[in-house]
Amino acid sequence: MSKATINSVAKYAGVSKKTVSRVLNEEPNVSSATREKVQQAFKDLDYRPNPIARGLAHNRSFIIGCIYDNPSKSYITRVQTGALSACHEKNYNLLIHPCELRGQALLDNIDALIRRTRLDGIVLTPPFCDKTEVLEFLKSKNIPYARVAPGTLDDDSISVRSNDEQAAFEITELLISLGHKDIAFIKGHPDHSSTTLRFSGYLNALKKNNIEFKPELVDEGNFSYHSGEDSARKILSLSPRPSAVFASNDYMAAAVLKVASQLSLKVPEEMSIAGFDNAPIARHIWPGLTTIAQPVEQMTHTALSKLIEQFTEQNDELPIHQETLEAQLIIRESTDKVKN
Amino acid sequence: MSKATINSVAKYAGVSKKTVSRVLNEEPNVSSATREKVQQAFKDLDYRPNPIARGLAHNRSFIIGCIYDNPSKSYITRVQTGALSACHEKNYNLLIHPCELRGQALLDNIDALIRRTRLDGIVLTPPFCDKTEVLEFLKSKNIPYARVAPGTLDDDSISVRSNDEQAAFEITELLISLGHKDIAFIKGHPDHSSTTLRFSGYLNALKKNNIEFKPELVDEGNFSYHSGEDSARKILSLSPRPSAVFASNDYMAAAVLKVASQLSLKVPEEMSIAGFDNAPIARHIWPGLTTIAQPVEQMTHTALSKLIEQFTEQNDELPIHQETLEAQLIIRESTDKVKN
DNA sequence: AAATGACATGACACCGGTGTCACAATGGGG
DNA sequence: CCCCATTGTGACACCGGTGTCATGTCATTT
Repeated sequence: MSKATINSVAKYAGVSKKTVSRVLNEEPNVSSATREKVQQAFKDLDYRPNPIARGLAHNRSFIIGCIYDNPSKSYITRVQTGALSACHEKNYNLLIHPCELRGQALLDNIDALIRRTRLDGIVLTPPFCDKTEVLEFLKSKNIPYARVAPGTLDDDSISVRSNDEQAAFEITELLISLGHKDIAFIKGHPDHSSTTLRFSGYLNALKKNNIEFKPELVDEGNFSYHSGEDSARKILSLSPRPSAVFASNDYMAAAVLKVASQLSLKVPEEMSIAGFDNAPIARHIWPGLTTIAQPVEQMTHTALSKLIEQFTEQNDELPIHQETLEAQLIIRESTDKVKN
Repeated sequence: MSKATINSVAKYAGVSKKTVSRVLNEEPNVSSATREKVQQAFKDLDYRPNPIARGLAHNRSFIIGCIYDNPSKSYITRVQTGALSACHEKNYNLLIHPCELRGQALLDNIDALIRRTRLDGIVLTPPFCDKTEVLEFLKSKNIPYARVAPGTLDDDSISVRSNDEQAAFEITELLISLGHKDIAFIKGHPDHSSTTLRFSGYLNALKKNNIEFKPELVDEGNFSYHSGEDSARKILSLSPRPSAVFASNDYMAAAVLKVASQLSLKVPEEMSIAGFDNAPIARHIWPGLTTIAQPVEQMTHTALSKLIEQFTEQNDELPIHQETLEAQLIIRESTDKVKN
């Protein structure tokens, strides 16, 4: 058992607690002889400082909370991976907080979280990073936060995103370049800012290529596989049937593929399908989905690193808090030239 | 800002710190008049005790660690969900710790985790819950732990599992009852105890039904989609081709389905496929996979609740620490009667 | 030689709770 | 009416660190 405390180390090294503390924190004004004596004591006694005591003295918990409500397990896992790596670099710990609430109940829930754990900071992912009431609540509570993948960079908070609108534009142009003119679109959950952005990327691509926008080709989903099925059934039974479907995420795109299979429509020969997110399912189904890969881990890592730096270093100059990372178009088998 | 401390509450209520502490912890020997006065002060000052200070006094962190290394995001998410719900009930927090290490590096990593966070306890999921070196290490460090889905109930630790062997037996018997005789089997990762258990359930079902076991129908995977693809290619090119494939998890089963599609083999008409775990992908592909649903959330919840109870209440009597929950056979479209 | 300042160190209070113990007030039994 | 047990309460030390400040020891300046 590691029972060593700062007191036992001090006694062992023949110095005071405070001097041990100085060595621990690499403070100046310790003679090298003393420093070595203490460091030897650290080794001999296998000492590690108690983070809880440290936290009490500093009124800090060394804990970052990560709040999310996202139907995609793979997205969440990627967020967690990025967040954990940033936390470990800075000797912080991560507390995950999935949360399905909205409105006042959401604020109460976050309040309870803050008070229960005394978080030092919070990472917000979609859709919470776009809820002004949440941002304002955190400001009022004086809790620093960082936003991952927000829809807009409208405040001065730490925000890291990738360009959903541009990516949706590119994937739509890909379909257009393959000869598709009737391209259906399935929207995501209205709560998420990416829903609007991806739709607007789709619209921009149509406009730029002088393709008429047909409202009947657009259906509203909510990012879930199930909603994708419903939308797919409507869209694939249209007459004339569109030659391509661009779904706002891969789950819904996978659902389109399923419905197409059930209707004995061959993909990509008779129907091209594109998704978004590069979720595992995009390559776990056949044919694999053409989609957009976002650097989710990196976005989260960057956001969190900046957040922790913000309250660790007492930087006076304001660094740039906003960053946009590149998304990448991934072409698989689900898209092909339109058949004449 | 909530600045209220126990001192400010004490002053406000006109009592000592200690009395406030008594009310907080619902200790006896406080007059009801005093109790009400203090409780009013709680409300008026919007006071919440500081868990860090509490932790220091008790030498507790109120944090549970959850260690896992599992390729399945959905499994992890389910474990997290179950763990979080148990933690919240008991006013604990959950720290997640994905970890891909093995051997000494694994132990060092866990050691670092323990010292960095002063965890009160640990939940171990496969494959770590079956590594004796991990269990012994935790015992030597005096860290209480609970095991979720261990292969064997061989020690007196808190363990909650479901019966993999029985479930694999049942799903194999289902295939047999559909007329299949040549049933291929894809094993999981050798590190995981479920790999052995599921295989042995398969063998038992063959034996009980007097079906000859053919080693060439068995291939070794590692639970990943990719390994499933490799195994599927081997198995589906056998001659004669088996009429059914039972893969040790749904990702590998999905890969079998993909390879079958590529070979233009119709599922389930020409080939039945069964999986295990009821991962989301099992119903996100077409045809949906016949599989086994385990109560992962409930298993984790139960294990964690017991763990926290163990060091919260000073129970003298030893409760039963081992529990086996029911798994459930889910029949979807990927299995059907064998064609003659 | 005395004054000055840089450096090294420790005593002590403090962070916000909890445990131990002393002590006063109350009440019931002899 | 006294004794003693029970109940209610607070003073104080403690958990394991950190911040503040005083002090001691030199070498350097005047």
